[in-house]
Amino acid sequence: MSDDPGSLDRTVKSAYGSLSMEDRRLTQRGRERRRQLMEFATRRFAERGYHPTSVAEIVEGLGVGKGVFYWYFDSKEELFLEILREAQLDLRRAQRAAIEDECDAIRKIEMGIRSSMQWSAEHRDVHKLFQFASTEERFAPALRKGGEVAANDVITIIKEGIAENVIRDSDPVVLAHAVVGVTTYLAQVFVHEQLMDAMTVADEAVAFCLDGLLVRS
Amino acid sequence: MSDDPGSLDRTVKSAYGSLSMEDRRLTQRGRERRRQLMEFATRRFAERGYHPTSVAEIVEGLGVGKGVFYWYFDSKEELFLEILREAQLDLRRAQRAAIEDECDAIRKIEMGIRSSMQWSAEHRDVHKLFQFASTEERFAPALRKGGEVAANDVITIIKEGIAENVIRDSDPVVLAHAVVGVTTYLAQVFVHEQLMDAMTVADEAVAFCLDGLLVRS
Amino acid sequence: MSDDPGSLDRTVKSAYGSLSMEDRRLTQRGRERRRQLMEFATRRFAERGYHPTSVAEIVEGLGVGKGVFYWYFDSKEELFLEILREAQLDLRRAQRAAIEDECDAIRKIEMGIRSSMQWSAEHRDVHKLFQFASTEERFAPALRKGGEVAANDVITIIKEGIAENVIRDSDPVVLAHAVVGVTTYLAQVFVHEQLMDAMTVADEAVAFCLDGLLVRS
Amino acid sequence: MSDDPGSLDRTVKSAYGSLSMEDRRLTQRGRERRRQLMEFATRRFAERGYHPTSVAEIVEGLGVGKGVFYWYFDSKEELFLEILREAQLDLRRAQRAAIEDECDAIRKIEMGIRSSMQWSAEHRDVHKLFQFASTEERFAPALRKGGEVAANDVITIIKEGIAENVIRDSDPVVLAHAVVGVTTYLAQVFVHEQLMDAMTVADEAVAFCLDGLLVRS
DNA sequence: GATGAATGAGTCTTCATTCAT
DNA sequence: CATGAATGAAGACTCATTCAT
Repeated sequence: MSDDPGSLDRTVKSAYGSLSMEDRRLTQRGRERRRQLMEFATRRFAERGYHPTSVAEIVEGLGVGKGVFYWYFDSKEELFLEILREAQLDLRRAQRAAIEDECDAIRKIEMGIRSSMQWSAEHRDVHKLFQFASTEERFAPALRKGGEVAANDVITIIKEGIAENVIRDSDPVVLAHAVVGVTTYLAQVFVHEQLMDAMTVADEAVAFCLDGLLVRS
Repeated sequence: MSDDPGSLDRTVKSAYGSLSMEDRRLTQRGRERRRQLMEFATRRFAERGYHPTSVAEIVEGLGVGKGVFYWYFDSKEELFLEILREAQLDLRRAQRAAIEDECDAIRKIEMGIRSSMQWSAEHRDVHKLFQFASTEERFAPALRKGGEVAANDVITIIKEGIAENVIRDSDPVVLAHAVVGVTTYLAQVFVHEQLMDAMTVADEAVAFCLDGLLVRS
Repeated sequence: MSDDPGSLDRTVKSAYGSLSMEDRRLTQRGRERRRQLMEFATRRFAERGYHPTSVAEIVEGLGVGKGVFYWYFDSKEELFLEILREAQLDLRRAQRAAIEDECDAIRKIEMGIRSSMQWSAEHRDVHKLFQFASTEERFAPALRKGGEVAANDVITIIKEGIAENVIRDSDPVVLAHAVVGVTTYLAQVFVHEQLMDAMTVADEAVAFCLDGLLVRS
Repeated sequence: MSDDPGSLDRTVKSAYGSLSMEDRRLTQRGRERRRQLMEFATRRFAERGYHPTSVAEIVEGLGVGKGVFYWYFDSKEELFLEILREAQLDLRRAQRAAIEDECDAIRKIEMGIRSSMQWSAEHRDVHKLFQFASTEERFAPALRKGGEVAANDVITIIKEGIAENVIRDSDPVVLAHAVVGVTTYLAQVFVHEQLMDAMTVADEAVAFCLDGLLVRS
């Protein structure tokens, strides 16, 4: 809460019980442990599912005691949300970086698709987590928040394209989601299943989004 | 459970001589009960998730005892698989029916998209179940089987289109999945969230799949 | 909740999850089990303390599975509150019964003290539970409610006595608590530790409350 | 822990050669820390109960690390016993001091009651701890020891009073506990709940113990 | 002396499944 | 067929205590 160094924060704890995660200052070693836990858990959650993966399994996988888990995370649920948040943030960052230098709407969309595909290939596990999260009451909201922000970026670009008369004049919201749908789905089928490399799939996705199925007359 | 290899476990279970599910002949009333259970479970699984929904919750929701559940299904897992199977079968049936009368490849795709969208709107809950199923080891295989069959249908049509030179000459497998991706995703976003009616979204999906984003010159 | 027989109660469950205890209709056998659990738990809680007594210990003591406990009680905490409630109710009932036939204030007090002592002797365990309950945030409120009602009864009698000029004209609230204090404490020391029989201690308590220490001149 | 009889376990614990608590010589600062811990723990134990108060909560409340706690106390249990011992000692000291100058038995009792009440008011928290301690196997013995000594003092005085024929000739042990019961209970109800000041309650307690309820003829 | 990190036995609780009636 | 009751393995989480630095 308070970023004011030297504050009385620690002595004026009103609530009972132990420090919640936000307050905890971690050492270098601590941050590494936390990262290890998140990465290992991400892998396991993706491989076996969130529920079938027990906390015991996670700590055993790292060869540490059960308490370690709860030193770094308030609960299994909180860990999952943390993974979700971080992944969304990272994806967003990658996309923005890919787009910022382009000024042409079409080019922006192309680069957006390509960077998504690239990111997907580098974070195979995460896709499954997103997918799962959307199926459970507790996690879906955390997803929506991030999802909407991402969609809005695309919508803006599509609107630019329509204004410049390079994109068909159709509902930009639907078009945006169509683009996201193609990208996500192809990434899932081809990249995650490792049937094609990300670049090739990206080429196809771009072509499909721009031209559709029909041959250009 | 049974360590006795080759035992008659499933067919001769107890003094009742209870039969395995497949063999069981249900009365009219029995079939209704079974249906009720499946429908209620589908709803709950979709709303709250598979794991958070307990068998107790399902039987209480119907105001019956636990025994009823295990009379009709071998396990919670089996119930879920049953729902999955039935839904895939039904979707497939709907799509085939929509396509069979068309002879033009483009029309077939169009009608496939429209019927998918329609079916999605009428089975909102099921989509969540598919999504969840794909994230868990135990259920993913059941999905893949059905999924591949469905994709193959589309692939065949696309190949026809390419042969007839009305569809771009690109990898038909990728094109097929792109179409499925758009349809699925738009259904999920707009139809399930009830933001648009199925017909309108179908129109957009068809347009996007055929023409892409760009204005036709 | 609804005492209306034939209501739709069971089919209109809005909340998820299983039935809470209040709704559950128990069979004869069920009620016996519940009673067994409460009695055994009372004994153990009194002997070893609430916290040191685990749910596992309770069910093992009865030779039943862990699930049984949670079939009859929502939680260990709820069980304890239930014991508290029931004991308070029972004590109250005993006292009222002892008093109702007397019309003289002094006699009422005497009989109240005697019945308390008697009840204490018959429910040795419960006193420890009351004592413990008063030391913990979660349980103290449940105690206060019952405690105040009991005190009020005594206060009323004392007021009568003062009005009739047989009791010293002093703050009736304090006098009432003094009487309760003597009774409770003597019961605890002599009756619970089994140093004297309840009747003898009751005689002494009555004498002390009426006459105090000093010799009557 | 150590099955080695007669081992040097307690005095030669580790490479540090750490000493058992009793042997430890504390610096001035050390004694203050120890006192802080005891006072803070007393408050928390009284507010929330012994078990619900964790060691973590105590050290966090003081803004220090866990190691500090175990530097000053062997265990949480030992801390609690220490608090108990100290409080009993202090109470006893106060009572003896109040009584020593009086030579009249009745006056001694009066002053004993008054000093008890006074001490109770100044140590509100401690009463809850005594109460809790008596409900748990591990702590009850520590209480009894002190309790008996205190009761014996009163018994002696009562016997004097009886010999001098100013106190009713009844079982002095019971009379003594009756006096203690009134005092303790009134302190608990009125002083700890802060409904009256200690002096007023003491007046009432003295009157009740000497004269009882009845009007003196 | 002090700290953050780690330990792991032990606790409460859930829930799929089975069974006697 | 149906129910209430029972089972018990498994899971999330707590917390007194210890240890390396």
